[in-house]
Order: sequence, then C-alpha cells, then structure tokens
Amino acid sequence: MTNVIEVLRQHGIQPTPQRVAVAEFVLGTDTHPTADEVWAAVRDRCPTLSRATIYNTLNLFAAKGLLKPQPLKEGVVVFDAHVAPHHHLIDDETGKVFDVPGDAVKVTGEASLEGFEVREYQVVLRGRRRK
Amino acid sequence: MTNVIEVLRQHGIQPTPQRVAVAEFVLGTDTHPTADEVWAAVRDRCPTLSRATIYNTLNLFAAKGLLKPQPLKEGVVVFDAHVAPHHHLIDDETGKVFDVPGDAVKVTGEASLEGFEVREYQVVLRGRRRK
DNA sequence: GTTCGTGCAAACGGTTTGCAACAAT
DNA sequence: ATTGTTGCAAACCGTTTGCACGAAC
Repeated sequence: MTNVIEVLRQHGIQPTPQRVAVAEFVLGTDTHPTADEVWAAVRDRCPTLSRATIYNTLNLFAAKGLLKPQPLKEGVVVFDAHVAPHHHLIDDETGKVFDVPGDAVKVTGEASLEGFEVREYQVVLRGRRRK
Repeated sequence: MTNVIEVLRQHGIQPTPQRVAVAEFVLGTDTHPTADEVWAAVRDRCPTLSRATIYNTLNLFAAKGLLKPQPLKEGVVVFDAHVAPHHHLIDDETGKVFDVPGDAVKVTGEASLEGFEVREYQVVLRGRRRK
C-alpha cells in the first residue's frame, strides 16, 4: 500500500484521520468487506469512529471511484477496492467473495446481443473452494 | 401459464387463494419484481393480502424451487421465475432487469480455475437498452 | 380439535439523515 | 467567519417474527 494520503488527495478527498484509517484498511484488503466489517477492523485504531462516518466515508470513496459497491450477497453491500473489471467467486459454504482475474474467464457473444449496448459485465461464479 | 394450482401442488405447496394470486403474477412475468412490486400487483385481486404473507409466500416458493431470489440490485432482492441457468442485463437508466438466454453469452475457462469447484455461474451485464 | 395459513403489529438489521459540536482554512 | 467533517441519535426501508384469529382437514 503506497501513501494513502496521496491517493486520497489525488481523488479530491480531504485526508482526515478517520478517512485515512478507513482507506488503509479497505484499500489494502481483498476480503470484500461490508460496512460493519470495515468498522470492526478500524475500531482499534480509531475507537471514536462512528458508523455514520463509516458509511459517509465508504460512500464518498465509492463516489470518487476508489471503491466499487457490489450487490453480491442478499441484504448487504460489499465494497471492492478492485476497481478494474474482474469477476467474483462466492464460496457456497462461507459466503466469502474471492476475486477472479478478468482474463481467467472468457465471455463471448455479449457484443451481439440484440437491442443492448453493453457497458460492462461481470461473471458471478458460485461453488466450493477446494482445499 | 398452465394451471397454477397444479404447479403449486406438484411442488408440495397448498394452493390457498393468496398463494394462487401471488403465483399467477410472479410465475407469469419476466420483470424480476421485488416483494413490494408483487404486493402492488396482487393487491387489486386480493386487497386483504398483507406484506407478511407476501414475504412468507415468496420465501416458500423460493424454498420449493419455484423462484430464485437474485441479489442483483443494492438493497433489494428480486425474484426470478426463470429457474434455469441464464444471465441478466441491467439497464443503466431504468434499473430494469432483463433475461439473457443462457446460450446468448458463452463463458469459457471457468472449469480451469485453480482451487475452485464451480457449481453455477451467471453473467451480469450492465448497459443501455437500445430502442 | 388439531394443523396450517393469514394478517396485524412489533421487532430487526443495514443504511441514511438531521443536527449540534468541532476542526480546519 | 466560513466551510467541511464528525458523531450521536433518530429515522428509514426492506424484511422477519410473535402471536392471535380463522379456515380446512
């Protein structure tokens, strides 16, 4: 993780201590955390940080293109620091979300859909993690 | 739409008037409605039907394999009567969800993912509907 | 009369918003 | 002084649940 403060500034975000704490966690993980998981992870470093600020911050980051909210599970939004196009695998047992590189799976035929102009697409795979 | 009552019975569901009303709407549409949209659509035919019954009924249908809940939007679950594997296109402007036949888009490479056993997959396309 | 389904209202969990205190410029 | 940020609490919205009434076997 390079200098988080610089990254925030480059995206037009004032680097407050709370935002830096959130950014350092959320930009440095590939666990696709929920807002509450971010809160739990940042609490020890910044105990006064409230849920409201978590949501404000995550939504701000999303609006500025630092994060992408993903409706992959029912009832919660998970935040993905991986902004470039890629795919997701969801473990049936644990519900955990794993990144799948964009080139690991190939999609063909999306250009020939009648009546649609496809801007982006994503493959959601569900299955089991082999150990 | 064949006889809805028969379909319910075949899935081990007692066909009450409320369930029949819900089934006739939800099994006969491809609009991927939310629970509230189902409620609104069934209200005129069955004005006493409560939200609780809507949720009970939709969850029952899902448990019995008549419907598949899909986490395609943030904050709501949409119900899909299309149970066979297929894909979805979400209109950027309206948020509406359209079915994309399973063979209109081809996915390759999912079998070769290291460490994963893929049970099912789905392509989520986002873009604009051309008119 | 027991079982199952309904409907109301209350509870719930994730998210948002209003607002007062508080930096920072 | 103005602008922007925080944190609390309350509101909000989609969904679930507890429970009493009612229908069906």
